Amino acid sequence: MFSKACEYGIRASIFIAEQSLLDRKVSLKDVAEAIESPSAYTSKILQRLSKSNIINSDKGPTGGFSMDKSELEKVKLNSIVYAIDGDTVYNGCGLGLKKCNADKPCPVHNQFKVIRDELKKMLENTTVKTLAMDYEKGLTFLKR
Amino acid sequence: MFSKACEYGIRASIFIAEQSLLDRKVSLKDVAEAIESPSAYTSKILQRLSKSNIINSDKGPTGGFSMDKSELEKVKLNSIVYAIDGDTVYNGCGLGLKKCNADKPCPVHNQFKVIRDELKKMLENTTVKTLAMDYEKGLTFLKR
DNA sequence: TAAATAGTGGACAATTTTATCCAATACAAA
DNA sequence: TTTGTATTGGATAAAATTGTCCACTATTTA
Ligand code: FES
Ligand code: FES
Repeated sequence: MFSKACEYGIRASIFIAEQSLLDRKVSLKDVAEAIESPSAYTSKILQRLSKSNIINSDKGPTGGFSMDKSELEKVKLNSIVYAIDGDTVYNGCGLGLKKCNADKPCPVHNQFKVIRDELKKMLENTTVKTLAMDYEKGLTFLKR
Repeated sequence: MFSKACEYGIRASIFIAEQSLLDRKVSLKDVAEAIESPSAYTSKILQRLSKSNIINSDKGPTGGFSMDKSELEKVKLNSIVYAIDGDTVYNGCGLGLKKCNADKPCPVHNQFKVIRDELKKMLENTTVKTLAMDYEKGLTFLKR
C-alpha cells in the first residue's frame, strides 16, 4: 500500500505528535526506538517531513523533533503520505497504466476508484492528533 | 497497491481470458504486446499463474497460453493477486507492523480495516470473465 | 570561546524488485 | 524422425528501495 519509508514516516509523526502533546521534544534515537526503525534511515525520512513543514527539527543540545501543538489538528495523514510517496496513491492506475483516466480506463478502473476514493477520504479526514491521543492512552501501538 | 508483477499478471489474465472467449490461444509475444510489458519478465509471471492453475500453458508449435472457457467465471481477481503477491494485501498491517492484530492494533488499524475489507470484497467478487468481456467490447484498455 | 550535542547531507552498501539472456525441454507437423 | 516453434528454468543484470557510515554544521552550555 505505502512504501516502507512512508510507514515509518506515519509512525514517527504519531510518536512525535504524542510527545509534543506532552511538551517533549524527541531525539532521532527516541523516535527510532519508539517505532522500531533503523535510525539512519528514519533520519532521512524525518528530514523530508521537516522540509515539508510537517515536523520541526532543532539542532544542537536540547534539539530534536517536535510538532506545534496548535497546528497539530491540522495535520492529516494525507500530507505525510503525499510528502513521502507523492501522489501515486491518489492518481496512479491500479493496474499500472501510465495514467488513470476515466476516458480510457483500465479494466478495474471503476472498482478501484471506489476504493481509492475511500482511502483518500480516510487519509484526508484522519488527523495525526487523534491518532496520537489514542496512542497516548495505550489503545494503539507503534511497534510489535 | 500491487507489485508491478501483479499488475502485469492481472492484465495478462484479462487478455488471455478475452482471447480464450474467442477460442484463441495466445503466445508470450502476443501477451507482452497486448499489455505492453517486458516479455521475458511477463514469461515468469505467466509461469506462476500456470503453476497456480489460473491459466494453461502449452509448449511447442500451436502452443501458447489459454484459459478454460468453462472455468472462466470462477476465476476472481483474488486468486491472481494471491498467486503473485501472496496474502500481504489481506493480512499485512498498513503501517508495517509485523502482524495486523486487533488486540494490539496500530494507530490506523480500524480505518485501514474498513478499506482493506472493501478491497478484499472487491477482489473476491470481480471475475476475470466480466473484465475480459468489457475489454472485448472496447470499453476498457490494457495499455496506454 | 571551547566542548559537547543533535540534526544534516552526501556517499556508499545491501536487499528487493524488475528485467534480460540463453540453453534446455516439450511438442506438433511435415 | 527431423525440424521448427513455443514455453521453461536458471543465471545474470539493472533499477529501485531500503539501510548504513561519517564528516560537517548549527546550537547550547559551561
Ligand atoms: S485507469 Fe486503471 S485505475 Fe483508473
Ligand atoms: S495493526 Fe496495522 S492495520 Fe491492523
